[in-house]
Amino acid sequence: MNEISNKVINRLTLYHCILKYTMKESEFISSFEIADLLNLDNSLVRKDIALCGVLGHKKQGYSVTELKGAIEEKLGFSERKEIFIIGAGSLGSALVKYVDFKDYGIDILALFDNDPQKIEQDVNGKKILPLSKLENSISRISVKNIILAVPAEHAQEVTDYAVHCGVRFIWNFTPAVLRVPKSVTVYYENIISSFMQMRNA
Amino acid sequence: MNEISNKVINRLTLYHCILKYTMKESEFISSFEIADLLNLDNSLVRKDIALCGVLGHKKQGYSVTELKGAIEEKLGFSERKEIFIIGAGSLGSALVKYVDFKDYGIDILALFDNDPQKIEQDVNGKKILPLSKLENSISRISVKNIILAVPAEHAQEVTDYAVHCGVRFIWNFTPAVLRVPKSVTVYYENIISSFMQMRNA
DNA sequence: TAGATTGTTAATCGATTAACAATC
DNA sequence: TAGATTGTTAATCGATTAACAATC
Repeated sequence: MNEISNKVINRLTLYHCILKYTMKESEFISSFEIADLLNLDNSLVRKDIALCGVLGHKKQGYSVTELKGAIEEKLGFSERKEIFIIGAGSLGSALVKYVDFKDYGIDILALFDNDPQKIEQDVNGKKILPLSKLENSISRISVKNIILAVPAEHAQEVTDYAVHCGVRFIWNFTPAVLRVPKSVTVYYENIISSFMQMRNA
Repeated sequence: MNEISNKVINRLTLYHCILKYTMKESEFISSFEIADLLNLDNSLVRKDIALCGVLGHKKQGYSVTELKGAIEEKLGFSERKEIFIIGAGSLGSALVKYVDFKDYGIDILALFDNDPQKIEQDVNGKKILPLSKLENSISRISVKNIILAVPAEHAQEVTDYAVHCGVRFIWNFTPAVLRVPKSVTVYYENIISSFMQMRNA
């Protein structure tokens, strides 16, 4: 049922962004309009939409609200996804404030840091806790996902500790490749690579 | 000469991260080691490396320093790439502080914002300028790349202005799809999509 | 009606994997 | 030597594009 590739996921989130703003303007949208905005082939757009189980209307296109809802359903925007941020530096703190997360069901519970100065401070209503409390927090509320936003030189060390604490998914914002056991998944948020790709365009 | 795909660019930056930290430890690295760390097929790694024009040594692998240098060369890390950030909120400010940018030749010159409170403030040594000065700045020093880090609801409006000012590349950190002329390239830094992909793993 | 647009199949293109001879 | 590892070709797999009949 869920054999939906990362490329499709990526495009669906972009379609969703379009629909969010289209809603106010019109009831229907065609695969041609979406394709134009994103420089895609229109039949690719139709195929992606078909994967969401939405049927279009000849001559009119797709219902904006229906399609938007179907994408949310398919990608699970309404399921609550809890996550910790490790590293309360500028990037970590910016991510807590990233208001758009909540629209997608992503719920940041707390930040962890090793800097005594930062402990117990509050960022956007979330507490900064000492890293030593990670193990306890994880076993208590069983959150297995973390955003890693520490300096690259500490990335491996912090990862080792997080894995020891029971973390299973690491969303890695540092420019470091992490050694982890096979049971742990690392997703590389490769900002630098994005920039290099952009230059290539 | 430069028919190198985005997927290859993405992997090369990850290889580079590995090499940076491997340098202290050993002189050579094999395609098997790199492949293991990233969960890739080892022949894919060898193919990518071949694209950089690096020859390996039978039984030993690749010279770490040589390979690292070749990737830097291929991806143009040493070419200076100037960019403005538009939006001096928490994300924009975090990006100015993202120390790793300079290792890749990315040079953030200034931030622009519309909030009078922020104007003339200093973030990490870079001035926050009023958005109205963008046009002048662009024509004066001919920087055509921007990072867009404004709230999603202003993304289109700010984009229209930036395009009018002569911007050609937009690295879009907002969850909004932008309407731009064909001559302008938008690169979507799709953080939400990354998260959804991660869940899928 | 004529035109626009879908849904889907077949064709193409590109990327990954498997395999293996060469050789240090 | 035997084993490890490269470099490369051929096979496979997956994703995109082209094309077009169906139809509102």
